[in-house]
Amino acid sequence: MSHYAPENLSRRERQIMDLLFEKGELSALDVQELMDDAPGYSAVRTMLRLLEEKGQVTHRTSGRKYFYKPVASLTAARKGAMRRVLSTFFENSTEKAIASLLDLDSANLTDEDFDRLSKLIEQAKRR
Amino acid sequence: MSHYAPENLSRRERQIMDLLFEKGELSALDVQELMDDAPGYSAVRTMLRLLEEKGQVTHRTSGRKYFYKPVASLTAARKGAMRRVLSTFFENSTEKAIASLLDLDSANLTDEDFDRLSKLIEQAKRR
DNA sequence: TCATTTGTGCTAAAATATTAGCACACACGA
DNA sequence: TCGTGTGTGCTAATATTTTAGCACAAATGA
Repeated sequence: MSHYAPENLSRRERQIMDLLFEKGELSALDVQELMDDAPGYSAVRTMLRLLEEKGQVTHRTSGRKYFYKPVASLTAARKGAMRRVLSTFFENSTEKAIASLLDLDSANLTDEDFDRLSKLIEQAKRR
Repeated sequence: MSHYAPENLSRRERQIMDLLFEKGELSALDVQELMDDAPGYSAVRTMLRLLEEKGQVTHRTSGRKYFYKPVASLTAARKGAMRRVLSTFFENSTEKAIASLLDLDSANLTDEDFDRLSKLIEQAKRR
């Protein structure tokens, strides 16, 4: 399972990969439109092509158009991202990470949300 | 509060910033030694200097030696990192993020750990 | 049919990032 | 004192990334 390794990507490449992970699948035009400081269309296309050469991305065609998506599965990418954040910023402490996560937007969570979270933890405990 | 914005950093710069966040404070030599695919000592120093110019990093001197650390506070960096991961990989769902986190290494968590996590959630709920 | 629009492929220019090297300063010990 | 080791400052070469531009192909519709 090829696992997404952002360390080895250039700035633009990461920007694009992140968009692809976030959105799932995009055309070159989509990518360009979604970028804050987008370069020209042609530049975007080139980078998608390069990413494909590097095996980070595949495309399917729909008509004459290309739609690109990451090769790594969402699940794998999620784990990888979490692992990275955990070790870089949280001394590998799951607890600290969850604390920060709750701190982030506990304002937006409903009581039901909290209950589901409690359940998640219960479930994990039973193993 | 200047908040760490990895999007605008180059590959090497990020590598270094991540190390600094992970370790807290490092000399140029430390950084070099900690990098997997380290460039020359001189290259590392230059990049630390550039990062300082960009305001990402400060140094203190101890004798003639420089020790560098991120300007952004750990707390701020943690929140930023989590926010980024949350939106890029988890559709801003705290629940999915926590699920992935538990999935990651629930194997390594003790019963007490789980209890503390439950408490965290309870606390967050009471607000 | 055939001009126009919309897509890709490829190449090379331009901009940035990365690296090494040399010069100088300070501290230390012989 | 003075030579050596260890640090930084700066500059310029090199490598990589980023970008735009042109050529060509397929679809579309007047």
